[in-house]
Amino acid sequence: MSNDKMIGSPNFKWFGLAVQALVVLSKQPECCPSGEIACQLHSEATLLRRILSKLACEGILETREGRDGGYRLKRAPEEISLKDIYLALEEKGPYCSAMLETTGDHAFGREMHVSFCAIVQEINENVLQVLERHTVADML
Amino acid sequence: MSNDKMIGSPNFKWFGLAVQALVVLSKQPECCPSGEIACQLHSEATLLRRILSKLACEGILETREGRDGGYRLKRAPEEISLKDIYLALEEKGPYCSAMLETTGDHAFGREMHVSFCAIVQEINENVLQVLERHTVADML
DNA sequence: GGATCATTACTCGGATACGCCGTGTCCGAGTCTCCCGGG
DNA sequence: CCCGGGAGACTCGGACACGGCGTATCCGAGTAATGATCC
Repeated sequence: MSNDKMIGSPNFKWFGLAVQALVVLSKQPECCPSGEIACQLHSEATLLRRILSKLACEGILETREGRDGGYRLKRAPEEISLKDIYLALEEKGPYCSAMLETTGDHAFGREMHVSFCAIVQEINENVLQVLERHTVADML
Repeated sequence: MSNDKMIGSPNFKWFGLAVQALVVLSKQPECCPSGEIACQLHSEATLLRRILSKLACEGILETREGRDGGYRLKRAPEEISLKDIYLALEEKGPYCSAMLETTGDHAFGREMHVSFCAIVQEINENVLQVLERHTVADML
């Protein structure tokens, strides 16, 4: 069995929290600390920091430390599609990459892997197309 | 935090193993025990039994106990689409239902939940359309 | 020879225990703000 | 009054520990094939 599962990109939970956090931020143009976002989302501040940190690395929002610091959107809500959020959070393949790791390293498994790659790519493209049609502004 | 995560429908790993198991079965019309399938897939017999048990409940394959028992396809490989396999394995919502469970039970969370439901449904429909176009016979 | 029955071997399904990942809690490093003193 | 410096407080990011789910191992219940026995 492969030991490398999905590390760092747990699942869709992060995506849901990220979208909600961005909606909160889009309603509040000032800097908003993670604690306040967590309070509005009934979640944990550290978990949100982990998620928003990745979004900051991708240039979706920016960090501001120190007193009265927090997170702030770097672009207008209309310019942030769910696809951007999704791609910013993913690390190891699309999301159904777990399917690809079920194939062994023998002849039959190799053959299956090829077929699976095509299907995973097809699914991923469709998902991205759907996510691209929705922006954070649509959530308000 | 919600305690009910995804119980019984781990992730896409089961889907990948199920597809491979069905491909193995489609190449061998006779009854095939779980141990042999596991050997060919380099997986565990009990895990496959769990997966195939669900497929049997949905009428995709049939069980045969006793000596020389095992699993056997109930339909032709051309008549088994990946959508059927996917639907047979899912229990709690599509797969990205984890996204829906991130919304709290307050006003804002309720509002987000509505938006999320629409997106999840849209994604799910697209995924099912893709899976419907592929059958087990295409994997050979 | 054919049918019946007990034995046997092999299967699936469920219950239990371990391991890993995700999550929650805590702490340090950094920095922006505020206030005070000096010019 | 304006400017500079220091203290303060608040923030993010990383390290550590706990809990839950997934997986692996084991066992019992059930059944179909097999062989012997009897008619």
